[in-house]
Amino acid sequence: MVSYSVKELSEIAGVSVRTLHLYDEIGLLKPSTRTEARYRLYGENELLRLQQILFYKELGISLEEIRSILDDPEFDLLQALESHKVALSQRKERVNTMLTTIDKTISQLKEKKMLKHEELYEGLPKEEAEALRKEAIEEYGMEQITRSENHLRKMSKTQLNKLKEEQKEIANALLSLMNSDYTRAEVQHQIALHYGNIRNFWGTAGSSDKQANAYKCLGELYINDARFTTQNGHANPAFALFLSKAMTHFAENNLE
Amino acid sequence: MVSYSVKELSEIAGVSVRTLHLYDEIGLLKPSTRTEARYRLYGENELLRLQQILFYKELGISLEEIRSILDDPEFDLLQALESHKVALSQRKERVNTMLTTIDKTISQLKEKKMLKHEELYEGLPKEEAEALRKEAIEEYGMEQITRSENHLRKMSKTQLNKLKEEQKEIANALLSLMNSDYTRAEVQHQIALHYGNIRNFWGTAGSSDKQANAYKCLGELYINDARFTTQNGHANPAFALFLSKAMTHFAENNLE
DNA sequence: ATTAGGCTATCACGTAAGGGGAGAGTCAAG
DNA sequence: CTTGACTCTCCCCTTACGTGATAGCCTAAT
Repeated sequence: MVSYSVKELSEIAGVSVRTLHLYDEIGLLKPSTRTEARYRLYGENELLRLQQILFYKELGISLEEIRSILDDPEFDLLQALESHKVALSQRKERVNTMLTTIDKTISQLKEKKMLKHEELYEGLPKEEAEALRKEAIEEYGMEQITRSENHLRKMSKTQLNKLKEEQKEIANALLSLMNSDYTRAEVQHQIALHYGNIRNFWGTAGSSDKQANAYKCLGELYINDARFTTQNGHANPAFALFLSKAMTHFAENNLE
Repeated sequence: MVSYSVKELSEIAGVSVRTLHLYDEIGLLKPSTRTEARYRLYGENELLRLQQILFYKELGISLEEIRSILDDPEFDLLQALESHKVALSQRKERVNTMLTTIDKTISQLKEKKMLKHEELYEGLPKEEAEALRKEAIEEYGMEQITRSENHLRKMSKTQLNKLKEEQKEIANALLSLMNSDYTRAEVQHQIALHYGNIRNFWGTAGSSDKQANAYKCLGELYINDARFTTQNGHANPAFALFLSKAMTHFAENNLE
């Protein structure tokens, strides 16, 4: 009769000794015998059972459930696997939405940084502007830069300034409405103007569905962006929150 | 100045009171003031900060890291998000392999059960066989049944019996080799015969790559299947383990 | 016989993000 | 003045182990 000590078994199966101790403790894998000094001894059966345990663990099944699978003869393995599969699918969905959200956040962040670079270009001597541009290209990749630059180039300077002015006016109007309900018609009217402005800047690409979503994202972004959480130099997070809510409401009721 | 109690804030943000207690305790979100009786009071700033916390938590970022993001002005948000994205991609991979493994396991299980149904058909009066067949179709879906049935039909009864006989002989040969190294030429020769037999049963569909993989899976399956862990009525898990190892070794060295 | 080194045993604390509950204090309404 | 809702601080529980601490066991070399 061959038998393995804890260390031997742990090395064969590629798990830690602590793991075997734990499995013994919770009754998932008990040694076949103990020596006089209470040393654990495992036989072939235990090695095989451990293989099974590790197989189910690979599937992300909890130790508790593995024990049911292995010990309860009434246990419906097929159904357990099916329901575990459902749980896994949900986890997959979770991870996927997390990934798309993080992607959106990253590209928004990059665009913000790019806009700062763009602003730096203005009024600089040509060589310096070129140097900055190269730096930006290294950081974000070529396509993003050219896409954004083309867009900005299409707008004349005066157009751009007019846009900025309008944004400021809208922001002031909204600021004075800040303590009212964000679903109020006047608030939503200003938001509509704001949205129109943004669209002028974004261009008209993308389905209305995508635009609505982008606008909501922008609202969330405002919460995270210090430029919108301060007003006239002092912090005003409530305004950013108000703005974000109003924008989301607008997008959900007028754009989808 | 508006202010919220723990309960109010928890209901607005959709988190538990305990969560707010925890965030206070770890310094992630502290109340702006306390009443004389040490009741927590939160202001607009704290509400906004909570929104931010929940946003990052949605991305699966740890509370510790969120605190760095929000409090450390030196923190490189963009880089943190990028590296978190890498971690998320790995998790996605993990979940995906888990899903494919569980799918394979489920279909193997179904096939095993189907084979039992097939065996039940033999020698039964026609009506009963039909009833069982209907039951099986409900359980596994139409395509699987017909695919398997067509396959079985292609083989004559005598062919099938010959196959079974051969399998038994091979198993006996392997049983006597069980205490030698599973990489030994004689063992691997028997395994090659076994594989040939299996292929006769499976048909020749699928790339060699896929077949190699399927064969390895079958080896793993042997570990989990009581029919292979018993020999002549008494348990023999060591044989299943030996067989599985030998099959994997064969697949890896001769089929890939 | 002793001792050094390696193996083992049990106990117990720590992890992440809270859940749940105990016991005690606080507040507004009837 | 009491009731009920709310709040406070402790404290233990969860998963699947990692990481010690302390003590006992076993064997080969001195």
